[in-house]
Amino acid sequence: MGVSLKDVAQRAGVSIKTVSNVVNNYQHVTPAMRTKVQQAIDELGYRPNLTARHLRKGRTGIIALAVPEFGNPYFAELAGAVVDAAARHDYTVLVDHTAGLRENELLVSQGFRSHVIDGLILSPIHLETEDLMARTETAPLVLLGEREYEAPYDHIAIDNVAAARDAVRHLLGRGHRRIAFLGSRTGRERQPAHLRLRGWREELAAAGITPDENLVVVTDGYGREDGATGMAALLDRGERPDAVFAYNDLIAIGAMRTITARGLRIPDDIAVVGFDDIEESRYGATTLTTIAPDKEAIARLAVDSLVERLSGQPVAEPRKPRPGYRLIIRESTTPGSAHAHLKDL
Amino acid sequence: MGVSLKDVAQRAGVSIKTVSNVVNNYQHVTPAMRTKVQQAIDELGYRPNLTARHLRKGRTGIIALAVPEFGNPYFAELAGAVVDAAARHDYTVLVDHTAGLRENELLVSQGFRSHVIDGLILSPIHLETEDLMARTETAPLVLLGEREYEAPYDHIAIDNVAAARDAVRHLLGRGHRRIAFLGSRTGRERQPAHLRLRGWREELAAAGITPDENLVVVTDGYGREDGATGMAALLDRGERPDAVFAYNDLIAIGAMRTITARGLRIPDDIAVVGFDDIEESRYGATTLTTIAPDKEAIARLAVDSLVERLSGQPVAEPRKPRPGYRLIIRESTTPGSAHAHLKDL
DNA sequence: TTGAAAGCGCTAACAA
DNA sequence: TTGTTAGCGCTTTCAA
Repeated sequence: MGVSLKDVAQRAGVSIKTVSNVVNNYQHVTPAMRTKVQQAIDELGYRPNLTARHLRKGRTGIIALAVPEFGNPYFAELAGAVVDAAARHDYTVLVDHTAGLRENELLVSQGFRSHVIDGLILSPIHLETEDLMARTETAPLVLLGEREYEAPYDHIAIDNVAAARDAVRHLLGRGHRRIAFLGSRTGRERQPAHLRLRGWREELAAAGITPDENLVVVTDGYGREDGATGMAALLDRGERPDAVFAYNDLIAIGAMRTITARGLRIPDDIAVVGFDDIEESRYGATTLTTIAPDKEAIARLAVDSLVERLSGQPVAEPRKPRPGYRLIIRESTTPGSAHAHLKDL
Repeated sequence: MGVSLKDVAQRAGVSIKTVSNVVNNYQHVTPAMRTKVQQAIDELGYRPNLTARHLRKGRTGIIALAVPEFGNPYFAELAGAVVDAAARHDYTVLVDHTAGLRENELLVSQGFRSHVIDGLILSPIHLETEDLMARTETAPLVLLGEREYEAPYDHIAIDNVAAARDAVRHLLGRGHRRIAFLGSRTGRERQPAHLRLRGWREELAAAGITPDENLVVVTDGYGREDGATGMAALLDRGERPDAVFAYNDLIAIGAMRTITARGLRIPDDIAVVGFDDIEESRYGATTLTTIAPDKEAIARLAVDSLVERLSGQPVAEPRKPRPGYRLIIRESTTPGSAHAHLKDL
């Protein structure tokens, strides 16, 4: 094995404690002693064994982040933000993906590598409130995302209903009336899209339009392929919408592909709005209007929540902060604007 | 703190060793004893403390993966593959990003959270051979990516020169002659694109074309924005290529945006080939012809290399396996094909 | 087949 | 200011 405190102590001719003091930057160490010890450390190439420190302290300084999949840029970008936010608190992040499987979500929430994780940030898709209530693992858990839970955990999510209403209102303001919702699910899996769908319904109703359930498209998943297939299905069954509000950007991007492939124009024939503001949505042939959740805020709030509970604060009530979001208007809902903002390229 | 082996032993009225035996599925334990102990474990909700186990065993079962950034889908997709490959060996992956900064790459290579990482997979951009030679950290390191190193470490990378030549040959075969290279760098930073640029030069030369250095475009980075700006700069200085070979897909996507914005058609006016085969390249208005490295193979080879060295095998020679790749031909180099394969949508 | 005891490297209480 | 020592929870000889 490597060099231990004992080796350094021997080399420097002092006690272990003194070396430990130096390593941990303790106050009361004479400069002379400090340099002497430091020299021994350098000569031996000593590196503290964090595992031992963890065992001793009962904490590891590692938090886990579990998202459905990295393949979705939204989660990739979010993961980057979480890593940065955690680094500011001297925490390291262990990232895992659940592949959107309930089984994996359960596994992770029940204790990911027991005792090596101080806390967990989880973005669930299929996990249910009862799963959460049955949780025995004691490490703090912070939830992310658009599912609703009646469980005593911190939960960070933008106001999905309000954001969806903003998106739909934007389309209504552009004169669209037959607005489809793309990316719903059925049965147990309908939860994730639930709030956005509610926003769609509410805003339509508020505008005096009866939501047409024929315009709600169920997809198999949340990727580009699902968007393309879903859009094709919608058009094939003769329901020609004049606008589409997609559950997320990937679905919107897939839908745009189908719309264009069918010889229809965006936004003239069909306008499209997405959700997430992944970087990709700014670079298609037609840039995508979308809801942009404040990812940095989400990451920061999640990490701060966790760190606070980790620091042994008196157990506060579960908090549900609402990070901000913005509606970003781009070409997919702006007739005649195609490439306009790129004129100077 | 939690429940320890001792607590379980006490409860079951046996020794610590016996409980340990049960927990670790040792051979020689009487069924009766096993059930008795198991019951105590269940009653107490015992979970082994992995930190303690790690300290004792000197290994943690955690490997680190450091990539430039998750924002690039190539690395996000690769990270997913690495996590899966590692899971098959019962390793957990700690993911970090270096933001493409040499400083961070150095930090990471020198020992990421000393002793909590059994090994490291690093995809460097700016790290130099001498940095690697100066490395003191003893945890095994496996390198990823298109930089070349004269250092005794395993290095997993596809044959970048051959792949680049395939890409350029494809363009030549389509009749293109003025083929630009987009995404070069200058000075210390020119290494990453080096091999692909060499492939570009070699293949042109082999076709009897003198590589025109005016068609080599330097970019500030490797993102979509850089591709868009670089392409604009190329067109602005009056160099109108009939094809572009981009360092990666993101640059290619940015370039396509600029080409279209300038009113030029892809591939009729300018054909485009990328590198990486990120999923996004299959969904633009014009799908992107690209080199598709076998990400699963890369991830598997990297993890296998690491695991082998971790298992204390006699120290083999540094290995440089060559995972496979494929040239995937899509619309951006196929005149008249736009949306062809989506007809049935 | 099971038990007793040492020790992985570190921190923290207590002593000097 | 520095040294001594116990012990975090586990695995692992060595005995029984």
